[in-house]
Amino acid sequence: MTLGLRERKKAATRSALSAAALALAAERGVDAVTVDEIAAIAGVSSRTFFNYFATKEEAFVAQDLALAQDLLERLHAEPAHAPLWPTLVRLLGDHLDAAGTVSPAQALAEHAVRSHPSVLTQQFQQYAGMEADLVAEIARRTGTRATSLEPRLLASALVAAMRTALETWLDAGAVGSPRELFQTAADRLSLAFPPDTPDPRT
Amino acid sequence: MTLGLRERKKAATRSALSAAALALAAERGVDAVTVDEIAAIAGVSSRTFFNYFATKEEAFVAQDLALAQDLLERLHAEPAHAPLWPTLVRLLGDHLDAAGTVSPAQALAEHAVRSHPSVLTQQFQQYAGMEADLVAEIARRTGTRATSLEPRLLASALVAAMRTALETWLDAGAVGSPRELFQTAADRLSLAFPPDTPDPRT
DNA sequence: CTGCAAAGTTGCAGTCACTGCACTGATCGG
DNA sequence: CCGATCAGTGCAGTGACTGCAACTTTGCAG
Repeated sequence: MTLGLRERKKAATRSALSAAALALAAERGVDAVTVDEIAAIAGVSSRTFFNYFATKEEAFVAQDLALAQDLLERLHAEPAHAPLWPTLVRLLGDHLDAAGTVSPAQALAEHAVRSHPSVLTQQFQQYAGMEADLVAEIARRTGTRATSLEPRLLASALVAAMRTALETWLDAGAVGSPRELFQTAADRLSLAFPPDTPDPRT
Repeated sequence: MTLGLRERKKAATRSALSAAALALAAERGVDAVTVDEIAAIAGVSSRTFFNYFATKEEAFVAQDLALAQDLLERLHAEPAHAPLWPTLVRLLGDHLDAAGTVSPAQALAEHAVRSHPSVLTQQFQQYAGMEADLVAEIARRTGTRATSLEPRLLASALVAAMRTALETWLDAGAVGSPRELFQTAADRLSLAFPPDTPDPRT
């Protein structure tokens, strides 16, 4: 469980960099922030910054990436024959709950950062990666091909629902829980993806 | 109908730039292409390139943007009380047909360019813009708010279906028509968005 | 046709993101 | 405690992108 000093230092540096990036951007706007400044606050050289992140934008969304990876891991840990749709809805709901735990003010500030075009594209790339992993996992569980329409449609519709719920929640001022909105959206989509889809033998 | 010389020249330059960008990228890969080269082929200075496109990537997807805007215009031109779901499915299907008219080889080459991370993000940004416009139009037609869940879910699900159909088609070698795949996906989603949703009085 | 205003093009200088390389110093395993 | 490994860094270089100040072309009267 306890990692070596090296690993812990790396994790700390990475965290310091992304935290500094997010704080600076929330304070004075995304494009008024240079890599040099971020690195200076985190106490490393700007060259080191690029040992951790391929682009400046990556640092802004690093935390979300960690959350998404966590989500995928939890899906992977679910029993192999768990009913697919309810399981996915539950896990994505948990994922949104995590987003809803920060204060509304902070959520909105971070959302402002993420609304910036250059960061937005990074965000979308992340959603795309998450969706690809989802597709692979869904295909594995349903015994379909990852290149076929079925698992892809399911994954993209679910991710779309989650993204929509999150945005709607943020636009409404980040009050209450985004999970309710997602639940509503998921219920609607469940008409197209009945719960018994994955395992029809009853 | 006939624009002035100035406008025509601008359109020609823009078209030449995006064509040169796409050709170069398809030939030797995205990041082996510099703005200087693109501009040189199009016969303008590199400074001029940035008078037309904000980023290098924008030039790669300029044509798709034009197609998307065309789509939105056609939606806007539809009768105000046309049944929403079938209309949207038809228009998006037409949109995909346009993508399917080029040769498979060219479609795949262009897809390779668009699969590149930096271009991909640009692509996603475009989908996002298209989705936002879709939401506005759907909200207008259904009398709902653009910030509410309903029109957003509908739009994001539809765009997801289109994107999924396009990707599945490309992965399968760009044979046949992407429209069929989209039709299948749309039929599935129609279970969640019944045709009478927008205009229930029958 | 001519001259003037508007708009498009360009070179230049400068900033900043990002990369490969060579080197230093800290951590790790034995 | 020693040698192998690996993170951190400075440096030099490329290329994207911008503001500015000419300069050229087009549009439009007069």
